[in-house]
Amino acid sequence: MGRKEKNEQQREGIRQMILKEAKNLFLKDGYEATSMRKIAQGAGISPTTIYLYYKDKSDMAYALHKEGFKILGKQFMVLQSVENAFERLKAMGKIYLRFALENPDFYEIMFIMKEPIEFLSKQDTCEWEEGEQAFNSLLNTVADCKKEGFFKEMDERIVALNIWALVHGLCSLKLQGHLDHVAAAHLGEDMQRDVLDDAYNGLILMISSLR
Amino acid sequence: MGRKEKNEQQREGIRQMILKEAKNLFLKDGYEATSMRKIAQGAGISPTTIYLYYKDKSDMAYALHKEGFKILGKQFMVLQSVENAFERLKAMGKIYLRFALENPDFYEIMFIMKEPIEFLSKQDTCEWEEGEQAFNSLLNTVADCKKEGFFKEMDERIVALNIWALVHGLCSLKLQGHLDHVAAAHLGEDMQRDVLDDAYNGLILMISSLR
DNA sequence: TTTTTAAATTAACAGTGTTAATTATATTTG
DNA sequence: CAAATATAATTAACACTGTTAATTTAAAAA
Repeated sequence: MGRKEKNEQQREGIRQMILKEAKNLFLKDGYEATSMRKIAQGAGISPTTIYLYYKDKSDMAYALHKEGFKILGKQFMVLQSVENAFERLKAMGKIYLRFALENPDFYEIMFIMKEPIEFLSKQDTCEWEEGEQAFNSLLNTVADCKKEGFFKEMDERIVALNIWALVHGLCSLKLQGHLDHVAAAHLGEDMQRDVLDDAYNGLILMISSLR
Repeated sequence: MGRKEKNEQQREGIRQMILKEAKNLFLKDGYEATSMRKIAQGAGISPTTIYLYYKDKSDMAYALHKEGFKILGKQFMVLQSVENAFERLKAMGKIYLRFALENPDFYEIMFIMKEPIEFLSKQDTCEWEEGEQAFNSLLNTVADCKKEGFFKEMDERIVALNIWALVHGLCSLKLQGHLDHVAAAHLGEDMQRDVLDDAYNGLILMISSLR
């Protein structure tokens, strides 16, 4: 009995080791450029051994996807200490934005890449738990803002969705390289540096007048 | 002399034929799933012949990227007949959204994929002409709205960027599959169908009160 | 008609994700 | 303890991928 438990732990240890190597490579070279063979070499095992621990490559992408949501969730923890709902909403967006800029590869796996979501669809559970939970945090905050007089006569779900879409839009345009090109053509050099912050502050300004 | 001109035309003809086949496959199976060999087979030529007409695979992605912007530009043409600036802005967003939903693969090549933008960066011209032009249309419309009393005391470039980010955010969340999961968890079945329209109408409602 | 030039092709390289068959390693049983 | 069994890991193999270099074919010029 004790034997088997130890075996389970050993298995988990190898699982973790593989994921650690996959993470290093994914975050360094990106998903497509990271091959199973490279991961295996880094982990000191045979390429096909990975398939004894993960179903396929997208399975590993999903594992990192989950890890990313854990990190983001931890960063959201500080929001609990923010009493004022609107301040909390503002801080939430800032954290989200900062997370995307500081962890672009995690962000890509979490919100841009199709693979992790497709992996979910291929599995029995067709629920995107991580995303739904994160969206719920936003939804609750928006609902709290409504109680304080914001977003009158608007569906809080629609408001939350729009805010998410806006911030995600900024992040993805930035990370995919589109934003820089447009910024270079339409904004002064001084403004280019902090386009994202400027845009976000503009958003806050707009929302602020929606009392 | 005449000979050479005819040759140039022949070359262009083959170029078009290759691109046509690439387009079919890209729009059917996606960029990654489309191989040079499949394109060549469809065009009835040898795989390596493609490299006599296009630098590499990302070059063809960029060619389709340009084609997509031509289509979108044509659909934007009707906006010229809309006198009222705010109505024009509303219509612009609707056209953009519809284009994304009706041409998801074009949209992906134009606004999500890194390859076309990266191809630009590798070339001498580091300008994203198509994107900048499209953004300019939006920028002018926002500026016109400002003259009519909207977006007071706000930088029109910031407003335009936020609107683009919001609509793009909705489109990309929808196309990558994230939106459907969240909608399934938080919205009733009746609302799921037209989440995008509902969200966009919500946006218009919010902006409308920004006079 | 021969020479030159350009276009298209085949062969080849160095990889990719993944499955099936095989070997090595523990674990359990006689 | 030795033999049989179960499991973990490996090698071999498949059917691909984008791309380059060398070679052949076709057309134009001399």
